[in-house]
Amino acid sequence: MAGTSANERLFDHLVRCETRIYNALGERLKAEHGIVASQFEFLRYLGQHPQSRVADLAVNFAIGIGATSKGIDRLEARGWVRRVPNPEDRRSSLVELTPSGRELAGAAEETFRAQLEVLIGSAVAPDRVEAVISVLAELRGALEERNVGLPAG
Amino acid sequence: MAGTSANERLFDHLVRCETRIYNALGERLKAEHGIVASQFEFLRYLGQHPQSRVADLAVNFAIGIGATSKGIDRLEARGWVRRVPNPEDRRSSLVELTPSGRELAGAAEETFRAQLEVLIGSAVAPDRVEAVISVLAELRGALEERNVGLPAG
DNA sequence: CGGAATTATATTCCGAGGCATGTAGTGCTA
DNA sequence: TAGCACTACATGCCTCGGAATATAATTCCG
Repeated sequence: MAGTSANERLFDHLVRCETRIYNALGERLKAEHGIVASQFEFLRYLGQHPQSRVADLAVNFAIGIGATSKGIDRLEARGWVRRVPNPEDRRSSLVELTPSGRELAGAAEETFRAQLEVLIGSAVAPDRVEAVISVLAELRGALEERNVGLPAG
Repeated sequence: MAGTSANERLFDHLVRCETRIYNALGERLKAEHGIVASQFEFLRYLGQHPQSRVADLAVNFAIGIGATSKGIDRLEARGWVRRVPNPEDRRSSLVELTPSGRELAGAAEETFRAQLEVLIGSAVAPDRVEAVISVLAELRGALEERNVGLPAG
């Protein structure tokens, strides 16, 4: 397109790459572990950040509190996470992986890495991957610092 | 994280940047034009690609045919697009902007550009934006060429 | 200490997309 | 050219996330 600015082209590529990668990842995770991509992301986050509150997950993923609460409900119903009372604030719970949740998270992580290698590693040279990481990390930091794009509820 | 590979870090930043930017853009478009981000994307695509079929939109956005069809229904109900019979294949229609759709697309495009400038332009230097565009364009090309991440329906 | 304001989360209702299915139109082939 | 496989799209049902609301707990002030 003639009048297409750099920002616009970045946006297009960003959204289209994200969509296709997220879809492809979801396919695999669904087929091999029976979970969707967003569930894997929850499990992975909880593996890396034990004792998170619902609000912590919501901010990290930039989704609403309600959606987060329901997402945890679904994982809890399947026995992969559990809410333990937060001793410091009885309004909230701390969410943690159960043993079976931890096991699932580990197995899914392998699928995740392998699939990413196929999707990204086989298409883009390592130094170019690093270049993108550097810029997107900067962009992400700016967005997070300014609380950009956090849903209302 | 210790064992976090480059691909994983790229994935994280990619998804988080996309989510927040898409959310923030949607807020603005909703407030100023009464449309959600995905509707803007449809309108914009149709402005740039007149006479598209439903399937063309579906592939471009990597969403299902059904979702695309329903999305066009909604735009058509609001009078912004119309389906015209495809003379070359009576199973399909060609979707095009109406005059009011074209007007809306233009106005929303301005909001879009201004918001992107705030979100991206004010946070990342132009040469770094270009660097990301270059790599993501390559990645996107590889994904599209291999038909990665296209939903079933 | 007793309420008002605030916070953290759960719940409800609605819009949007995925998948499965239905249907009309095409095209290949015997 | 009849028939069958295939394609493009529309539609129905289900799940998921957003926004608004409800509820319980905490904090702030007087």
